[in-house]
Amino acid sequence: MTERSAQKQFKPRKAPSQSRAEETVASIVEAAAQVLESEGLEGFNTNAVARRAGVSIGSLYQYFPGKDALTVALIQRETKRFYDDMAVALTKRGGKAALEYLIGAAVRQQLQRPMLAKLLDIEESRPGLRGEVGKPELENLFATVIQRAIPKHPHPEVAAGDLFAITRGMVDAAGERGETDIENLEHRLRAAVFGYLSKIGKDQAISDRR
Amino acid sequence: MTERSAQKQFKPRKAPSQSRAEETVASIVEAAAQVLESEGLEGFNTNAVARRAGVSIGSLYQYFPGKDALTVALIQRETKRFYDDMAVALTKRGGKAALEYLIGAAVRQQLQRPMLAKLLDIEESRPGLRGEVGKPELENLFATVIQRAIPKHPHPEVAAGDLFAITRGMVDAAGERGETDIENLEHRLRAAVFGYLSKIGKDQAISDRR
Amino acid sequence: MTERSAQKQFKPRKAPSQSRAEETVASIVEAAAQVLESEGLEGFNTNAVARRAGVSIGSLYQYFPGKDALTVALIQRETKRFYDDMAVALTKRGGKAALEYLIGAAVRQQLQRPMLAKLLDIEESRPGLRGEVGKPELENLFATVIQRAIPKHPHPEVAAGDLFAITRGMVDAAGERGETDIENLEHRLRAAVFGYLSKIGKDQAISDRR
Amino acid sequence: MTERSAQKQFKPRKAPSQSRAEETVASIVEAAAQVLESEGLEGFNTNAVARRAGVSIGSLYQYFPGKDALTVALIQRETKRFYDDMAVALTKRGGKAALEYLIGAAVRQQLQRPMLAKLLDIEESRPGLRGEVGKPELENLFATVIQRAIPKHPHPEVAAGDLFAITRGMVDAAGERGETDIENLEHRLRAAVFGYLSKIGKDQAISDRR
DNA sequence: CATGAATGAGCGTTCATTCAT
DNA sequence: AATGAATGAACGCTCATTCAT
Repeated sequence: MTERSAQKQFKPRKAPSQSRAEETVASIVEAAAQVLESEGLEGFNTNAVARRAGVSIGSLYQYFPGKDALTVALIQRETKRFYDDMAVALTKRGGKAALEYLIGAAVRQQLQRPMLAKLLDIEESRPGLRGEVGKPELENLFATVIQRAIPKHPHPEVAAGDLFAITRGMVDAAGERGETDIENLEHRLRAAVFGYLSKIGKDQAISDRR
Repeated sequence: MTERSAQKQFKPRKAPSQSRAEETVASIVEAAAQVLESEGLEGFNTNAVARRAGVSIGSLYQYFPGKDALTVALIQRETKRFYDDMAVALTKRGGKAALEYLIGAAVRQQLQRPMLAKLLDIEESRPGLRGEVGKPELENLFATVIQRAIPKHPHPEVAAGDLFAITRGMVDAAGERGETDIENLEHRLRAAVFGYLSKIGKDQAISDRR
Repeated sequence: MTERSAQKQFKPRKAPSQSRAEETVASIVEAAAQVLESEGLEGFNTNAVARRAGVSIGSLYQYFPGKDALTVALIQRETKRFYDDMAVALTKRGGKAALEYLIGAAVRQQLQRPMLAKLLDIEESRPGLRGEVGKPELENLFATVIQRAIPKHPHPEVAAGDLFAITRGMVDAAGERGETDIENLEHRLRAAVFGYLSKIGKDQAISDRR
Repeated sequence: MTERSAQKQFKPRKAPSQSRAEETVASIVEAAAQVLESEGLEGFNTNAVARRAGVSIGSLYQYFPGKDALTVALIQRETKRFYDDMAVALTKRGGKAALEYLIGAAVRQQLQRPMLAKLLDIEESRPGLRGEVGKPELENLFATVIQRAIPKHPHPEVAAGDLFAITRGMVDAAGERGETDIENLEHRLRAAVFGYLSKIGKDQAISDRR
C-alpha cells in the first residue's frame, strides 16, 4: 500500500477566528522553526515543538492535524518571505536591479538561519508533501522577474527553475560550510546567476533557431 | 569535543573473507540504494534493506556496525563513480573538454537514479556523518580540473565548491521535476558552469587588483 | 572518567503531576518487582514489566528514561525499607537489641520475596549502576548501629560491610533453598552476626595493639 | 510455558576421546572464564568466548550443546578446585586447621579472579541450571570437615550451608570493593566462621536439649 | 571435523497520535 | 478549549544457534 486512503489534511485544522488562537498557531510554527534550526531533522518531533512553543502536545494537534501539516505551515511561512521579497523586487526599476535584490535577499535569509532553509528544502521534496506547497506560483512570479531582466529569453520558466536551483545549491552549501561573508557569497551568486543568464540567452536563441 | 567519544564505527565490520560474503555485502549496499530510490528517506530502514537484499537483518549487521555505516558505504560507492569520472576527465586534452565531460557524467548519473543522489546529498550533510566521507579530496581533485580549464583563476577551490553546489542544485531539481531530456539539462548546466566561470574569472580578477 | 559522558539518566524522567501518573509509576515499579521475582533476571525486560503493570511500553518510558532507571527505582524502593528498619532500630535502647531487630527485619523481608532481594543484589553490582544507589549511606548508618552495640570496636565501617555481606549471603542462600522457618534462620543469623562481632572485637583489638 | 519440553543437555556433547579435542574443550572453558572475568555477564556471549578461545563458533557448538552447557562446565571446573582444596583440607590433622586451610584457599581464589566467582554464583542460581552442578556433594564433603572441627555439632550440613554462604558473601563483597589485603580479609573471615561456629554450637545444643 | 556466514526471535527505545479529564 | 498521560507500531540492533561449504 503506497497510497494511504484516508488522506491527511495539510491545512490548519481551523481558520483561527480569535486572535489568541492565531498567536498560538504562530508560536507553534516559530517553535518548529527553532527546533529544526537547532536540533536538525533528527530532533524535529511534535513533542519537542510543543514544548518549545510552551503549549501542550494536545494543543498542537488542535491546530494541526498532523506533523506534516505543521511542516507545511512552516514551509509556507518561509515561502511567504520570498513572495514578499519578490513583490519588493518587482517595484525595482530595471530587471537587473530586481534580480540583484532577490539575490541579496536570498543570501541574507540563508545566513540568518542556515539549517532551516536547507531542512525545509528537504522536507519540501518528500513525496506526500509534494504539491502541498505553492512552489509553482513562486516560480511563475520569479519567471516574471526574469522576463523583465532578459526580455528576449525564450523559456523564462525554465530559467526561473534553474536559477532557483542554483541559488539554493550555492546558498545551502555556504550554510553548511559555515560561511559568514555575505558580500563574498553574494558576489559569487551574482556571477552564477548572470553568468547562467548570459550563456543561456545566447545558446537557447541559437538552439531555437534550428 | 562534545560528541560522544564511544562513537559507532562507520567502517564495515569485517572484511568478508569468503566470496559469498562479498556478494552479500554488495547486495546489501545495492539494496540500500534501491530502497532509498524507491521508498525515500522515510522507508530507508535496516529491515527493509535486508529484506530487499534477500538476507536476514542479522547478516546486515554482520557487515555493517550500524545503519549509518551502511549509509556511508553507499555514499562511498556513489562517490567512487565521481572519482572514476574525474580520472577520465583528467585524461582529456583541454580543461574545457574535461569540464564538459564531467557535466555530462553528472547528468547521466543523476537521471539514472534521481532520488538516490539527492537523498545521499541529504544524508551526507547529517551531523555525525560529516567528515566520514571524503568530500574534500573530491573537491580538491575537481579544483585541479578547474585550474586546467581556467588557469588564471584566483580561487579554484572556491570555484570547485560553487560548481559542485550549482551542479547538485540543478541536477537534483531536474530529478525532482522528473526531467528526462538529458541533452537539454546538459545544455543548461553547461551554461551555468561556464557562465559562472566567465563572470567569476573577470570579477575576482578585478576585485583582486584592488 | 572513561565512562561515556552522555550517560543515560537513572532518575525518573518526570515528576508525575497528576495522581493517575503517580499510580502508574508505582504500579510499574511493583510490576518490575513481580517480574523479577517470578521470571528471574532472564525474564526481566521492559515489555514484560509494562504488560504486568497493565500499561503500555510507552508509558513505562514516559516515567523511566531506560531499563536501568527502572531497576534503580526498584532498588531504591527496597533500600528505603532498610532505611526505615534502621531508623526503628536506632530507637531501641541497647545496641544489641537494635542489631537483633535488624536481623529480624532482614530475615522477614527476604523470606517474603526471596528472589527479589538476590536479583537486586546482582543488579546493584552491575558496573554502570554502581554508585547510583545510596549503599554507602546505608552502611554508614549501619556502622552507627554497630558502634552502639560494640562501642569499642576499632573499625565499625568494616564490620558494617562484613555484616552486610554475611547477612546477605546467608539470607540469599536461605531463599534459594526455599527455607521458610523464620525462627531458625534468624537464630543462625544471630549466631553469625554476634559470633563475628565477638571474635573481631578481640582480635582486632590485639592486632591494633601491635 | 515455564518448562521447556525439549530439555537441553548440559553435559558436554561428547566424551572427548582424542587429546586434541580435550585441549579444545579446555581452551573454550578457560576462554569463558576470561571473558566473564573481564567483560562481565553482559559481555559473556558465545561468540566472544569462541573468539577468545581462538576457535570458530561452530567448534564451540561441537563440544557444547548450548551456552548453558558451557556455563555449567565452567562452574564445574571452578567447583573442582574446591573439591581439591577440600581433599587437602581433610589431610590436615585438626579440624580447625582444616577449616583455616579452606578459608585461606577461598580467599586466595577469590582475590585472583574476583568477578569470576561472583558471576558464577549468579549463574549457578539460575533456575534451569539448578541441580546441574554438584553443589550438594560439595556441601556434604564440607559438612564432614565441620564435623571434624566441631564433633558435637548437631546439624553439620546446615552449618556447612551457612558457612558457605557467609564465606561467599564476604569474599564476593571484598572482590567488589576491590580489596587486596589478603591477610586482613582472611582474618575477618576466620572471625566470621569461628564466631558462627562457637555461637551455633552452644545455642543449638541448648535448643536441642529442650 | 572445522569454519564462519547466515538466521531470526526478541529486546530496548522512540515518537506520532489519541482521548479521558 | 487545553492538558498531558497513555498508546503501540515500528525501528535499530544483539546474540544464541544452525548449516552449507
